[in-house]
Amino acid sequence: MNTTEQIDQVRDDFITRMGVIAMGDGLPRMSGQIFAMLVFEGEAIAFGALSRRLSVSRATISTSIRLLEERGLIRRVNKTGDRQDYFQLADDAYAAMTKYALAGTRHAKAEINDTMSKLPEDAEGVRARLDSFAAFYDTISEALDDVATRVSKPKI
Amino acid sequence: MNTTEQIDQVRDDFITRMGVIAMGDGLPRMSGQIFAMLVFEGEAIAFGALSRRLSVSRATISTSIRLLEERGLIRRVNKTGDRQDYFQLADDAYAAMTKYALAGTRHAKAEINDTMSKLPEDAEGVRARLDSFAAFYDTISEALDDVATRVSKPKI
DNA sequence: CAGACTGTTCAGATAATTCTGAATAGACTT
DNA sequence: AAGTCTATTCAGAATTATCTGAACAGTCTG
Repeated sequence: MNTTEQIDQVRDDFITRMGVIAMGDGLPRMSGQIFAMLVFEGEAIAFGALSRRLSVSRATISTSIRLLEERGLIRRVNKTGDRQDYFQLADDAYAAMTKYALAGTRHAKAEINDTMSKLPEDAEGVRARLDSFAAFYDTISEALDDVATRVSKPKI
Repeated sequence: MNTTEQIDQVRDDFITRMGVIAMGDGLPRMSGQIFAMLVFEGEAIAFGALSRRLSVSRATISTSIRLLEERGLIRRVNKTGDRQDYFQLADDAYAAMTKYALAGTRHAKAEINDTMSKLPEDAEGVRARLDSFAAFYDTISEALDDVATRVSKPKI
């Protein structure tokens, strides 16, 4: 087995695994696999190549790409002399990922706070418990905010 | 509208919202709703009451409960003179929640490291990119580890 | 012991997500 | 302009996740 074949195999395995990880993180498998492929390859990959290498229809690539773009994880680049769209990791992909998670925890906290604001004055027990719950999300939010500033840009 | 009715309405709304939040966190809606109900009520709630108040079959309660128990988020308590099982938040529910997330990020990092170990020596570019990816999960893991130690026990 | 009640399991039903193929519209080439 | 290649959208198919009802085993009560 030569080096190229070996790398191909490692890459396919990596893509498979990251698809599973992505599902755990609330991202569709295919988006995770595209992301993994972009991390692995480093350079921009063509729309058609994604469809071919991941054995999935162009329609699926289109919608998966859209999600990744909306979250700021990848960016679409033009290659002169080629009609196809190319994609590569966003410079701040990991920071963007962190910020998305942060938005989630902040939203959760907001929902709890909103619930608290509707409670009658005398519901002290409930209020205290919701307060603890909100404090938990707040602690996580702080931590993620810290991560977002610390995360260095991925070296492409 | 009296105070009890008002609280009932706020609670139902809270449960609905937390079901949605839970789905975003990779937890089934029903588990999230049970968790929310336990946070809101504070005291132990009977198996049958959960089924009734959440308008869901006993089978669903059973499997949802199992998941929450496995994650260490709730505990089953006995009430003398009542055959039913009762459930309440685990003392360290929020810490347990954090640790579960931590296990996820550590697993992701391990997968990346495992992939790297399979790379041929000369695949420097790929190695560097995977290293950045792993470093990202490592940063998050550190932050979550920190949160886990800081999270105070919920006041029940 | 018989009857009532409890929680669990599991096959099948239901609901939600994800993927595909076809239709469409835009852009480039000749 | 006609033909080719492109990405997007969307209705329906396929897959996956979730819920239910029935069967079961255990436990208590009278």
